[in-house]
Amino acid sequence: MTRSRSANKDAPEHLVLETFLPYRLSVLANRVSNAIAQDYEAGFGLRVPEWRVMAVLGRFGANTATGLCHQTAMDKVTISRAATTLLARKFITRKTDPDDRRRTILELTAAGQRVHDEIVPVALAHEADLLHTLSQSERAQLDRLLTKLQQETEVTASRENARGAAQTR
Amino acid sequence: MTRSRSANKDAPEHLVLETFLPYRLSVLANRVSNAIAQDYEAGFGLRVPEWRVMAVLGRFGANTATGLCHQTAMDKVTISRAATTLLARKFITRKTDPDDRRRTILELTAAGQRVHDEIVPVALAHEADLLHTLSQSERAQLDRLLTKLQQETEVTASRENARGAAQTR
DNA sequence: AACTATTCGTTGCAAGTGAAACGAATTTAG
DNA sequence: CTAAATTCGTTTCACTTGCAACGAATAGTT
Repeated sequence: MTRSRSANKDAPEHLVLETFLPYRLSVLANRVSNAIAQDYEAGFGLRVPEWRVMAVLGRFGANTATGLCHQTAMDKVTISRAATTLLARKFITRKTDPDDRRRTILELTAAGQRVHDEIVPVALAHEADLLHTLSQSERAQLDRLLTKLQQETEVTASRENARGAAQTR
Repeated sequence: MTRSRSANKDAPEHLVLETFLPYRLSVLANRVSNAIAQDYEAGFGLRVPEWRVMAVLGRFGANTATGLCHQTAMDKVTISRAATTLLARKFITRKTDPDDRRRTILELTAAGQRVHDEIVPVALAHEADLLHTLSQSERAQLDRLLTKLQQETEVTASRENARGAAQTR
């Protein structure tokens, strides 16, 4: 299984796609995301960005668009559009911050809160379903490993931001 | 940490986004994918779908578009476009299968093979970099856990296909 | 106080993605 | 042997996504 190839550096080695981590993560995350998106869409007419906004508002209360950017790891454009949709459906309110009138403060309405409280169990059930074959210690292990991988990508992400923010690309 | 909430089913529990598996997978996979896509793009002018096609052709030799669909987990439209691009850059050839003239057989050219052999180490280095904080046993564990999760999504995926193929949706 | 730089959120625009429709080729049924 | 059904790959179209540009508001500088 652990093919040691390092000896011969001119070997035209090929890459086994289905064991290649970036590929595996991409396929897995896509499948999970599509499956759960279907839950949100079918049950509540919400898409993932909209749901993420509601999840954060439901957890922390009122927040600005920029605050939601950081909490949800989504682009501010995506937040803006999600907020517009949620506003039209009266799941949130959007009012200008009197202290800084560039900011808009988003907050769940009572109806939005009710929907939020309905979705949470659905989302958690979906997650539980995904994890149901894993033992408690395996889940803890998964958590640890994902955290490590996340940290690894954060390092490079911050490097990129340092350059990316300054230059055009 | 493991807050037991199951007792009170009316509690308006909120969902902690950063520990929610679908969210974590999505963010992580996105970051990894973007980072490695930059490698391919910057170094070789290739995008992920194009690279995946080359990886499979480099490993198994000539293949049809449909075959590549299954091997790469990408849509046939994506394969078709990737193939067009690779053809224009003369990294692959595309000829009609004489045995079944609906099929087109794709194959790496000598130039394509050379590029392939150049990219593989870059890709593997990127993966190694991502994994460098993980011990050998942690990598094995990660492999096991991802496999389990993949299997879980395959079950639901096949259910969907069973319905999806028969009906309009 | 006036002028520049920065931040906030929205809008416009270009690129990627997948579903559906399509023509061509093959297989299956009658 | 003809006609319907299926398969293969491409094209078209609708939708999502993120970058860049923008106006409005605030902060910083001289």
